[in-house]
Amino acid sequence: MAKVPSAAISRLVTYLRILEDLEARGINRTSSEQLAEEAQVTAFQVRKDLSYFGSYGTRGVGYTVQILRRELRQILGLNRRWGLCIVGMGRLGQAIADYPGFSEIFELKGLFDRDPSKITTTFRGLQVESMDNLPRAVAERRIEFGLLAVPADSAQAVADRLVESGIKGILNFAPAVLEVPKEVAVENVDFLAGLSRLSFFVLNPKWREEMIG
Amino acid sequence: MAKVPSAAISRLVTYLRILEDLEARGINRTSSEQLAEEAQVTAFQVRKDLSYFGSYGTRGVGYTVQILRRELRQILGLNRRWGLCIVGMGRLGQAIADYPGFSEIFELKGLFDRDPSKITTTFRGLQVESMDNLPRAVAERRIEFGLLAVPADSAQAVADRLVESGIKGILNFAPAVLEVPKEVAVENVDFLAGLSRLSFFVLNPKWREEMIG
DNA sequence: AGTTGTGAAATCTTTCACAGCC
DNA sequence: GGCTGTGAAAGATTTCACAACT
Repeated sequence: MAKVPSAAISRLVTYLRILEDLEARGINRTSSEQLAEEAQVTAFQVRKDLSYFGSYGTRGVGYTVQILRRELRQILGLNRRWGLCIVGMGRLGQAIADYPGFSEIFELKGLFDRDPSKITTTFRGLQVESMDNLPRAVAERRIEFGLLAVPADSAQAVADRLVESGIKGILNFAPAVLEVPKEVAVENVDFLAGLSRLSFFVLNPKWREEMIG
Repeated sequence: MAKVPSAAISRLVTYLRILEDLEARGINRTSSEQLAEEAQVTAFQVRKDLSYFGSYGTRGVGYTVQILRRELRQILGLNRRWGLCIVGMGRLGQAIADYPGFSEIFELKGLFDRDPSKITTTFRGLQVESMDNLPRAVAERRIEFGLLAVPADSAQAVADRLVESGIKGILNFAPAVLEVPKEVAVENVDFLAGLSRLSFFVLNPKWREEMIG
């Protein structure tokens, strides 16, 4: 399997969004040309990008929306929901938890805050917990990702606690540059910024290695 | 002037952040090697990236932090603050307005919300206004950018009103794909997501044309 | 007849070696 | 002597033409 340009992966996310839109509109057949138009790239590019991973269409016919969508979700690791906790339940943490599409990608399994007064409050059916519960929660509830929405001055300390707890990835929304082990830093967390392409993906392990672009 | 890879521009933003950090630490001389190490690229790359825009160092010596910083801010259009209004003052709008570093880039010149009950409230010294004031505010207060933090279902309508009002750019934080004239869509709005690299820039008009990468 | 999938060409980006300057 | 600035080489990505298949 050839090396995949990392730009190709980003475009896959765009194609997926388009396919989901087509499916919602009840359209079940498409072509590289149509995808290209919507994604503002060339049809050559669409076909090449897909070809890095396999062949999902039918010559002379095109692509079945549902099938291609399923394949892309599989490639991008979005065919399942990931367990997530949010640390820091200020306005930002709350806004993120409410973001549309959020629950399609993540299953919210814990809310944490340093402030004891917040601990009585409930959000999206979960009670905010003390930071002391964090290590146990990560271990026991299959929490794979931690989303940091704390002030800059505590971001590094909280990140360290997440790493100690054995978290798989950190989505950093705190206004700080973190020093964390490379495997744990999640790039491309774009829901919220710019745009609506749900730009979070966890590349399927099968393809992850080739993608150090 | 040669064509500039758009990836180079993104790296400029990184170099700028590093220079600001160096300056804060009282360091006033640096080298392509040091910048490269911090930015996790090669020294060749740093020098090449800078060379697209000019020569800002001294051979045999290196770069003066202050000078290079000023030049990069100039290139990236961050040597001035831009007038901005926020439309939608829910939790997201509020969290964004409070984001550290926000006021270094933007001068907040208007807060708008559809909800009449919000109109009595004050935020960062500005009273929230009715949407009816929008066109006049944009025209009279030199508001160059509009930041959209409204629900998905009203995002397009609000974007249209911003465009009609003669806004120069729209920073879209609403969970919707907008159809707006190309000149008005702002890419690379990254404060908030991922990183802490302040990833907003308005390329200096002198260089903007070459940079359709 | 029509559209995908892909090797090869063209283009773009990064790396490199060293000339140029302090 | 040392570090920048840059043309040219190497490498990566995108474009293209067309063979392959329905």
